[in-house]
Amino acid sequence: MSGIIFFDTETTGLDPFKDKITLIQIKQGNKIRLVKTFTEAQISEMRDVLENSLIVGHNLKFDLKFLKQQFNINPENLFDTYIAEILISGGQKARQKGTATLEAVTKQYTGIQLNKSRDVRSSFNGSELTAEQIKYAAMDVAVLPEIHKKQQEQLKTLGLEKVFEIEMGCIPATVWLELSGLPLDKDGLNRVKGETKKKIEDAELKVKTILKESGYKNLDLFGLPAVNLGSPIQLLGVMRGIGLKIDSTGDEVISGIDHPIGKAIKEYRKQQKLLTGFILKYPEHVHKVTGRIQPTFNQVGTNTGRFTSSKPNMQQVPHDKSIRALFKAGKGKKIITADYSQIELRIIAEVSQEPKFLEIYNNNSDLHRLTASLLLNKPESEITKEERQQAKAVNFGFAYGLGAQSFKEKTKNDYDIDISIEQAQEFRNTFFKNYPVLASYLQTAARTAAGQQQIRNKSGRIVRFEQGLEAWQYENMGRNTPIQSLSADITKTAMGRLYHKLKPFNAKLINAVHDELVFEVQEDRVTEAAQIIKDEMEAAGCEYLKSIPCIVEVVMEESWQK
DNA sequence: AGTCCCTGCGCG
DNA sequence: AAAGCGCGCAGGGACT
Repeated sequence: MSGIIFFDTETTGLDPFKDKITLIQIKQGNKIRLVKTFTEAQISEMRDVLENSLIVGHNLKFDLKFLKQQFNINPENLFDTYIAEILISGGQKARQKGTATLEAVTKQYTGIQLNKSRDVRSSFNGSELTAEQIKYAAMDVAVLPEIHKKQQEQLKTLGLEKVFEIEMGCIPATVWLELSGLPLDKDGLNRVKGETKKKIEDAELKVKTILKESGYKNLDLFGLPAVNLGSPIQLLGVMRGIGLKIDSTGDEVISGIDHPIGKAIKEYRKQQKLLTGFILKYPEHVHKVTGRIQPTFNQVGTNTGRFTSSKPNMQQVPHDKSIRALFKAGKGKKIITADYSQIELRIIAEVSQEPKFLEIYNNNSDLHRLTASLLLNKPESEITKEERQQAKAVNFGFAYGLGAQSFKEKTKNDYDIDISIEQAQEFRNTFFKNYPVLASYLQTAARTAAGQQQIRNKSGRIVRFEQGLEAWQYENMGRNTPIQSLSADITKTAMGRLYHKLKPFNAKLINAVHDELVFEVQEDRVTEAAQIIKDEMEAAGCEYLKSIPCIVEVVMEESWQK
């Protein structure tokens, strides 16, 4: 049996661990069923129906989380009208709030205005439903067939079937990801908190001491300069007060000044960021029911197709060893960190067919080292670690449109290396002279994208650019977007495959960071799981990287690694 | 107190 | 004349 079901739920709230489904709306053929009591027999019947039909619904991640948590029902054949709408819009509606809601989509495709006002919807709380509530609950599924039909046509017309399939396959994995959550080592966190607070105090004292020794006069009760270092305006004031000719406290400026206060300010900012941005945030996000961090992952959060993560954002966790170690496996478990090796540069190689890039990856050698050797005109064997690091920034930066002036600043900022603007220009010229096929690919990609104000990547995804930007901005998006978006599609493909393959392992998918997936797995089966993860991720990459290998690096440890 | 914008910075 | 791309979040500051 494989019918089609138009589907929605009403719940007592947004939290699948705390709140409950109170009503399930199912439209099958001409009939709409509203289910509000859940006996064993009803659950079993619903499982049979929902797991063996095409489920059409709006933002199914939400409903599927509740279905899994409350009834262990796991539909897998899906048509999500929310994600469909984002794809049809070329990713535009991903970042325009309110444009892809059920209300907006219904209005757009059927002309019907749904009543989403609070008084009607506030209390689907298990008590007797009013006639009005029944009407609106039924309306939410009644509008779906028309939306579904029209979106299906749109997806076909626009050639989005393949990427839509990737997205639908990824939904169960996103549900898995959000329900999994991450373990947090509380003791470790308290230790790091203390250490970081000490470092902030030290850095603050150092900055203020330097200010005082440089003759700053406005002192507080403790005889130290009265200034909030976190305030750019105040900091600018005191720095000018000791004779520094600056007009901003931005990072480039701070890096550029020849004065000991620069380093101290940077250290202060770094530690302050660690404390307030991360260390103090994580305990606030530990869920009362699960005892784990339960972030939100938005599968279509960016216009390029990448995920976004929030509350907290688990895609911006510092590399700092002391922080990553806080995400530590429970007893008897291990963390598997799996990431694509240089996936974006491999995609650049694939789409540009630059012979030197292809050769490097087919011989399993080192592109950053090659670039360093070409730019510095010396053998690869003589390239130092620092030179290789610098070349890494070169490969990414120049491919995506980085200019000489910015390259100079970036080099100073990231690696503390001073080069002249002429030298920067020379590097840029040498780079493109050595990779001529890449250069011409990039030029075409940039021009075409700027002309069309959008790109289509190798999996068929359309990324439309926002209006009103300068030509050079569209050109740079044209260089970057085909690469970034295909990388996202590869990771999503892998997630969909792994959702199925890891079912027997009772594993948790605990994080997804663009080109990296993190799992928590029973210790006794970790090696076996790691092999499957590597194989499936690489297989997903191979669907698009036809000319070169796709490599995934897998690490098994006590905590999240990178 | 809430909203908005800006700078600044963490990640890919 | 020159300009890498994509995010979320904290804190300051201006405004209502």
